[in-house]
Amino acid sequence: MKKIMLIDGNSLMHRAFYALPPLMTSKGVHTNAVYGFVNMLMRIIKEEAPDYIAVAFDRKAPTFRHQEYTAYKANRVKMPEELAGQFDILKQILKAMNIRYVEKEGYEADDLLGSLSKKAEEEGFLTLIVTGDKDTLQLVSPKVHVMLTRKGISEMELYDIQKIKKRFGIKPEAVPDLKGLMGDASDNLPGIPGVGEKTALKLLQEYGTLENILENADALKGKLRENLLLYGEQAKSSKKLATIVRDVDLELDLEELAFSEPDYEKLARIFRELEFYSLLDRLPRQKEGNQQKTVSVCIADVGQLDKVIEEIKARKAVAIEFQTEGKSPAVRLKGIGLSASSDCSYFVPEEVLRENQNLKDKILSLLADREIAKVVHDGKRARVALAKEGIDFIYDFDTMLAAYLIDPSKARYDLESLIYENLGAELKGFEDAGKRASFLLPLKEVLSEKLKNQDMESLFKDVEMPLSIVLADMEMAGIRVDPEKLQRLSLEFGERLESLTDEIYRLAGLEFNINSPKQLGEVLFEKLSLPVIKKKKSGYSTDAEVLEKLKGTHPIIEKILEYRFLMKMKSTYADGLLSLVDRETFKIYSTFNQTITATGRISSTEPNLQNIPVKTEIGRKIRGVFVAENPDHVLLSGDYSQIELRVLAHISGDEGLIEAFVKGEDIHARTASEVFGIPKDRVTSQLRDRAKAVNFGIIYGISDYGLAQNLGITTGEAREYIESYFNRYPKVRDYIRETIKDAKIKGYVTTILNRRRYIPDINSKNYNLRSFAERVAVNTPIQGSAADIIKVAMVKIYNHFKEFKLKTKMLIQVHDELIFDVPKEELEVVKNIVKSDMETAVPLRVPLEVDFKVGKSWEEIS
DNA sequence: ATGAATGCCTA
DNA sequence: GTAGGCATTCATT
Repeated sequence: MKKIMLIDGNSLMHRAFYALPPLMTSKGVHTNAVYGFVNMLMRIIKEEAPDYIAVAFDRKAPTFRHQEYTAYKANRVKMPEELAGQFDILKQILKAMNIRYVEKEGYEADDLLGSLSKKAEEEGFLTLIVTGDKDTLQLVSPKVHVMLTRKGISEMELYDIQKIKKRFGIKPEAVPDLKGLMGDASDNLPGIPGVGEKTALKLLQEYGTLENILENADALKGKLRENLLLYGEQAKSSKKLATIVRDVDLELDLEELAFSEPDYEKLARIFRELEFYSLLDRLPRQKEGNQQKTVSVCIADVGQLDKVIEEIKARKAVAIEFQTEGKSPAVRLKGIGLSASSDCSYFVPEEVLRENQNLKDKILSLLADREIAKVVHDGKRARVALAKEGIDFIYDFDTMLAAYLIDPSKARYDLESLIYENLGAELKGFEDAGKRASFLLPLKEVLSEKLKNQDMESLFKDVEMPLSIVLADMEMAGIRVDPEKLQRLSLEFGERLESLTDEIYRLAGLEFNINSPKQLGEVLFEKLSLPVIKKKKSGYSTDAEVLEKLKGTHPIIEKILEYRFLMKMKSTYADGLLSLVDRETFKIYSTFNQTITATGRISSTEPNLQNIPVKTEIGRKIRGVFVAENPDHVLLSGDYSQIELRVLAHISGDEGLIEAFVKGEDIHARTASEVFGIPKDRVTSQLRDRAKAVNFGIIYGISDYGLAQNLGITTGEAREYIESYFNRYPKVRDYIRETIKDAKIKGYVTTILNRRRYIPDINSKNYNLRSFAERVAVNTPIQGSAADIIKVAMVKIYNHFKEFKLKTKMLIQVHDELIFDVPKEELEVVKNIVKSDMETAVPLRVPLEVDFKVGKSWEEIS
């Protein structure tokens, strides 16, 4: 017998939505209901193996029921946005699964199910209706069964006539009568007052139908009889509304509902987009797109390699995957994978590379051939590894960088993840480099299409790709340090720490671990009974802010602050850096990460050269250990003055802000004068500092709470400052409003060079999450555009150095400044290049100013 | 060994 | 109020 499965789309989507925890893609699309629905659908298709399937949806009111009864579902709250948006996604999936969905103006899903099941019954089908709505039980017959969801949507219960009889003691046809008697709060249907499920069922078991009960009402007694007589008509009306219509003409032949194979490729694409990785896993593998049947050929002799190189040269393109080990820049090349087309790839293992010098040379010259376009994953790392082989490795498409631009908020950009997310193929860790290389070309196609669609081709090709070369060379250059100086600092800090430790123990009256916030908290707030200022999740807060407030209450406080500071200097900086000095070159080599930050900045690790102390005199001594390469060289620093505020002036177009920069004014002093309404020559340094805090606050996506916190004023006062600021710089307020609005609509924000960041929480109902997202939306275009600008400058400068064959090396980038090692004789020309490239990197409506300093150590130029 | 919590350094 | 990296302690594996 033919089996047809009819599904109540609305009912199940609602169930899934409320039963499942919120689920969102990394880009902020809500997906929990779709996920639950599809999960259930796939399971039930597998279990029931229907020959025909249809999903029914409600079609926008008013339905005939509203015409009949104006209060129908009147107290039903509007469907939440987060759910409403999921229906279109589901419909796309149904299409990909080749499952028909039906809807008809003025009818609800269950009417369509009723009509289809009637038709199916007439044609001799066995029908299975899947829903979460108990009313649907009225459709049950010998050939129509209903599966009701239980506990959200995780379980199903099958109802046939016997089951209904057993459970309720009535026939399926009496279900509307039951509802007529009981009423239904959710549909706003009135029943008979005082009649609940128990009474209604008892009456129906005895009399069969609502009408029959009413006719025999006289036989009953008391309040029940009275209410039946009084409200009988109302109950009949509710029964009518609860009766599912079974003669809707859907103008379709049941044959059209025949269930064929899903389009697995399309389905996989949608699942990947929705980040439904567990569902993706359940799709049949061989049906999935881009599944590679690549044979990875191990190349062992030069003869084989020659043929491969011939093929690569003919195609003028190759994907290369490098097996490497070690932390950059100490990267060592192991195996190499090559792929010129997606159906075949080659693998050159480590041993062959090591033992067959002739073969290795051929490969290296292939890698050095600029006529061949190269697709790689993490080209910077490859460049560093190949530099040790004497190759100046240049590449044309880095899938890691492309994926980062497409979504810079992801946690990982490793090849396995990208292949899985974009191609749906699983790459086990043990796959050889040839196999991995074979996925690179198809991956590049998918990613470059996305870059093109998001208008980020230029940012990719002209900024990030060339920048990765620059960063590779910076990593390899390293920076010279004076290890003895570093050692002396460590000892100096250590000695002072020892005496501080003694004093702290003495003042506390006991010895304890000062480094443990837990133990310190106990000493301060229990032993010494100092006032508790702030609490943390697990106990007292002892951070610097708290300790500052406790100054004066006990002499131990200042000692602890100094201890903390020196401990930081010694462990993180003096000792930390010392352990990273290369014994051969006396240099420190950092890694500059290009795919870490969500805003587009680069980051630095092992060591982080972007947070070397500068604010205090003692801290600056750490900078003193970073020196020029040799006595004939100097360090040069060029740093942008107020780049983020200039970016703000540019993108907001605020006249006041622009004028300030065009006239070269002191921006914080001007803001003080504007915000506090005093002449510029009357601005005190204290007022200037407050204005500076307001300026920073604007960049960080200001909140009255945050500004108040920072300045130690009330939120009311902070609000006044902000209001006053906006009155003076009105287009800044407009910019903030527009940016947030834009983010709420589009789900992302962009920078000057069209870098993009998704802001998933921007429409969250959680105030804290939403507020944070709004600040991120405001800050990211500013911080990210500043990052764009300095990146462009770095590329320009690098190219000019190459062009003029200069020996000067770019060493460090600290977000708004660049540090170079310069042979003295190149100083003037380098200064000119750096100045002009930094100032003209990206033209803005305000000038970009760069300050320069020259010295023997980093301390001197800070 | 790993990870959360706490704290602090930078732009 | 934005963006990072890293050291230390302490509980869990």
